[in-house]
Amino acid sequence: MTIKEVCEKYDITADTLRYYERVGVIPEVTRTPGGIRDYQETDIAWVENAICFRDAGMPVEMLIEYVKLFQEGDSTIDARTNLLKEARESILEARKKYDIALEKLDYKIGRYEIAQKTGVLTWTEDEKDG
Amino acid sequence: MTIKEVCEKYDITADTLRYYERVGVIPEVTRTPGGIRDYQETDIAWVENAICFRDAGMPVEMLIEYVKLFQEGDSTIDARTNLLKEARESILEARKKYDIALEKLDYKIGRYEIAQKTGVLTWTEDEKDG
DNA sequence: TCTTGACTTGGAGTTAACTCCAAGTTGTAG
DNA sequence: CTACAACTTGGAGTTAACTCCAAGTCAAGA
Repeated sequence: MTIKEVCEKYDITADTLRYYERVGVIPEVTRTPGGIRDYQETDIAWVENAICFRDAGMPVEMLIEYVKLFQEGDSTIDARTNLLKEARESILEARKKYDIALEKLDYKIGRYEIAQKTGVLTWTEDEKDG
Repeated sequence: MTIKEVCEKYDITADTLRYYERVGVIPEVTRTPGGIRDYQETDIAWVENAICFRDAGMPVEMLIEYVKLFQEGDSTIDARTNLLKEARESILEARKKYDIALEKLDYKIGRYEIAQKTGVLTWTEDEKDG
């Protein structure tokens, strides 16, 4: 699979893919004899994981660390497990914040919709802001 | 409430609070006759909202837009409602991505924990990466 | 009143994560 | 064999969101 095909498949730029490889977010990609990237299934699996974890706000640094440990072999399984658990906690915490924001948003939207219908904005004592 | 007290209450730096005010993420804060910030309940409510929505990944630009609309008065209620709904959609989408990453993480952690117990890492055909 | 520490401003600097560029190479269609 | 698009690299530039700094002002305690 060429870099272009991977770009299109995952809606990501070629620059980002090359950047991920350069800094170690994914291991080095398989090449043709001429030196052009030819993504194999394994390469693609790494790309998919990288995108997935980046989408969840996991820092690039953490992904680099994981790949590094992976390449050091089975002796780093404990370290990798810890890293993943740490990532899990961060993501859970972030998600909790998303839920809180959603609650606040839903409340505000509800109040605005009433205002739109009645033409009057109603406020309680402790919400003098918008 | 002084800027320091607000910092401590919300675990945020004074620089960030001043930055939020400068760029318009929150409206101008109440001052003492000497020009020093003296946060009132309303100011604090804005700070709280800003932190909450930033924590959910809402871009500073969007918060600025909201404050601007708010300050233009009731004629912008529709625009504000739309903005909030847009924010809601983005947050929901981001949250979905967090859930996908969590699933993947849980699966990987589970597999690593088995490896730790048995000393053997088991792989299925389509997961040759770590 | 003096000192000391917290506050003020405008502007410059930093960080993470890309994103773009120039100059050169590869590979395919005619 | 020749175009020509798509690929390669190292390195520089950009963006969002802070973060720091210098030089000056304010205010509470001795």
